[in-house]
Amino acid sequence: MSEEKKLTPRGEDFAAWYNEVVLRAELADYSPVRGSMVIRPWGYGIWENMQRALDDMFKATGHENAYFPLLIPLSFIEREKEHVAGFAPELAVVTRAGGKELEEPLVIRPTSETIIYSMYAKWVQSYRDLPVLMNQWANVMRWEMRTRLFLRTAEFLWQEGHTAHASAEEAERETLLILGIYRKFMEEWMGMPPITGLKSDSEKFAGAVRSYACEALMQDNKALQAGTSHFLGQNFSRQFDLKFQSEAGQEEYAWNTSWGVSTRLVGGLVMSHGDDAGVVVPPKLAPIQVVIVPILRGDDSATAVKEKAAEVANRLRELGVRTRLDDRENLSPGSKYYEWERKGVPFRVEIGPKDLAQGQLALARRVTPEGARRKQFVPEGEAIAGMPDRLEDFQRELLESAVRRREEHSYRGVTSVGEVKEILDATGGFVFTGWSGDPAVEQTMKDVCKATSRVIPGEEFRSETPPENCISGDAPSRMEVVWARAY
RNA sequence: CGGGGCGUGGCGCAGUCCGGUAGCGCACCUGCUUUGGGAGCAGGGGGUCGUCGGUUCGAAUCCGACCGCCCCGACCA
Repeated sequence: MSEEKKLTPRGEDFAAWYNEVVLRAELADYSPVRGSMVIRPWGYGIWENMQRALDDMFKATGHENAYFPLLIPLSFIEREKEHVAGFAPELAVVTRAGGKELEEPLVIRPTSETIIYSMYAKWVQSYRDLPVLMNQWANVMRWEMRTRLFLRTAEFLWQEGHTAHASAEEAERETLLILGIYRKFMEEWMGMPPITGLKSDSEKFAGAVRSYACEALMQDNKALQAGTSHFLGQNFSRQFDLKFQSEAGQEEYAWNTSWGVSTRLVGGLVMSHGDDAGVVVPPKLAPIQVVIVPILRGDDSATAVKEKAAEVANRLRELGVRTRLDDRENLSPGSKYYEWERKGVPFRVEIGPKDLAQGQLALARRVTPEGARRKQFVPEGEAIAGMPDRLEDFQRELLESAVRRREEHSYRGVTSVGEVKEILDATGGFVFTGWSGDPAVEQTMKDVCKATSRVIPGEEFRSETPPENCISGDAPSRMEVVWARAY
């Protein structure tokens, strides 16, 4: 095999591996505009499956989709002080249209809080109009200095949920409900188990009172912020006059939440499960779950093989398995194997003359357990009928191994900055320590360890024994915090 | 914005030092033979060498300016 066709191994250069995998698995390609990308059908197919799963969960919890416009008056963005400060450097602004200068510049949305709450203000009169539970699937633009395919691009696709509530408690519950949905989605669909919890003040969303996040650990032991859910308090409702008359007849400002996940999740998926052969797509998200490769000899077996392959494809489809028959005749079977492995299709079925004679199918799973044979020969009926179970097993095992990997690279009970640095320099991972809550400590960690506080973990992620002292060593700990180098 | 590197068929590169009118691998097209881990042979198509200007009989190659991209750093709800 020529070296040219291989991917750079992950262990050699993870960043190079990531870029090659994304391009060569045809998930995406660079566009003519710096920092923006084209999402190709294989990558978009994965995103569509993510969308469908999330959308179902949003709908099941009472949310409705709507669509708000791409262009937002600059003055809207400027209204919330922290919000504009957070986004100002990365705004793309339209100043000319229709052949002349605009009276007021229009911002291409970096996020839609301002336009959405200004509209809610128009629609909400009474507590009876609350809660408002909306979501939109949209593109947004943030002019990043340095971009990476899927992980940070100038334009990206996401969903942003925006809700309005009559009480702070209810809004807070909504924020946590969504955080739970995100976590469930990442675990059950992506096999990417995040640590969830609260963001520190310096890491929270510009304009939020509190931000909650899902932080996932990639294979290079760097953290990826994979989803955020914000309790906005009344910050935006005050600026946009989103008021309602309460049951008691008082005029009050509504309480808001916003939450989002983006196409960045596709990058997270790649960095969670990919290997040196390419991407690995969990069955529940795979646009194609099983690819069938017929082995065509130059004798009279070819017709029978083709017929059998088509029959097997149909029977799998009847069982609800997304199946592709790869009947291209100009490629050798081996070349097809490499291609579909690179793209991460969970299972491959080979059908050749020998299998026909034996009434069997050759099955190859994209990732085989340690020590297992790559190919298994299984009686045809069993191979077909058992496929849904095999897909489920694979899905489960991907999550299990990701959880194992996360736990193996979670370091608890660390008490000194030097130790944190040592761990991060040696292997990377999530480092749990105590923290006083003083932002100066975060600055120190950044300077000394190149690490940021990723998340103040929720209860189920905290260490059994709470840390006594702040990592700085000069104050008692007020909370446990997770440090990591991050994307 | 600072430091480094690179622009040559679709992709990856050689050729640049030492000027003579462009080559290799992959991919692509046609035909035949093939197909159980990246097929073989034969034939074929495709590049004003990033742009503009200069030097020269002659520039991918030398000189100047500009443009673009990548990497490291700064920056990054």
